[in-house]
Amino acid sequence: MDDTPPSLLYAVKQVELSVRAHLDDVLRPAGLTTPQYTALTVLARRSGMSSAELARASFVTPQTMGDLVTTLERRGAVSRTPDPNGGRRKLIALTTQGRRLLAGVADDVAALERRMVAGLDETEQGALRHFLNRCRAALSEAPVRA
Amino acid sequence: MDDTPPSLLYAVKQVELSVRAHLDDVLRPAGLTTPQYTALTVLARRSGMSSAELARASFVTPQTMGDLVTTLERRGAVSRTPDPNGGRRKLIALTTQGRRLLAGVADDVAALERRMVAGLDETEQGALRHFLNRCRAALSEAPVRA
DNA sequence: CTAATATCAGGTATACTGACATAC
DNA sequence: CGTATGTCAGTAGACCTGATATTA
Repeated sequence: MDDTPPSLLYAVKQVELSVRAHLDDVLRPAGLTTPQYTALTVLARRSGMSSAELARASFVTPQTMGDLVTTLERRGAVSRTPDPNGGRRKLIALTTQGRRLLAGVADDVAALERRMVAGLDETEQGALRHFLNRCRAALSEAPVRA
Repeated sequence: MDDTPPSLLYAVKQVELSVRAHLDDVLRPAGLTTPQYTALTVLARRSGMSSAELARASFVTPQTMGDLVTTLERRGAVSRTPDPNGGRRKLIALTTQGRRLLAGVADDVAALERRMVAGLDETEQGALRHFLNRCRAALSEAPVRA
């Protein structure tokens, strides 16, 4: 009944679906969606990215990211300032309010991660992280999106 | 530059974002979205599920799944038939056309998976699958979505 | 009455294509 | 000129809450 080849793609997708649902629940009270949260965490690491860079990092079109950033800007979580080096680029940065938003959900997100890996010891967690990083690298190498 | 605690949640999300983008590219020419494809693969394993069951398996509301099934039905990929045991349930099944759709993308999806795990040997692939399954199980156990 | 299911109405955020202006 | 960026317009699909009907 279940002799379908147990696809790794499917396993990743199932974990992701579950993570996504839980993350949505954690983020909703804070008024954040998962893509918005993702963009904020990326900005927390590297402030001053352009919308186009952010779009490439998130595998979406510049238009989609533009809309998302506009939403976050209206909410006061990020600011857009013209690139001091000139050009059309606008550099996006977390505001104090944005940092507060991230801090407000940090505990719940950490708890979610702890629950996800509850069944794995430290060595296994390290291995999982390693495997996932290699998968991500492999997918970046030979782009389908030619 | 990158001293943020390397979150496993983040690692899963990054792989998923990349998988999703590649999968969208593979599926788009066939006129399928990723959620639609997922539903079809679930039905390929277990035909005759109700929309509500499908929704639970995919972590979405019955309404959302209902819309998705309606779209697939209009496209001729699935059929809805009243439960022969009576009741309001409608059993959803893949049609020949639906099976053809799945078969049409199977090669490309398999190629995508091969590329994703290209950097892992068989033992590592097995471990990754094992870890992912345990993560999924752990997330199902203690529902946030009380 | 209750619980599960299906469905209608509506709303928002995601994401796309296409087009266009701006700046190097 | 050509390329990257930002943005406007329109569309489709994914997702939600709330309300309603049906049926065991």
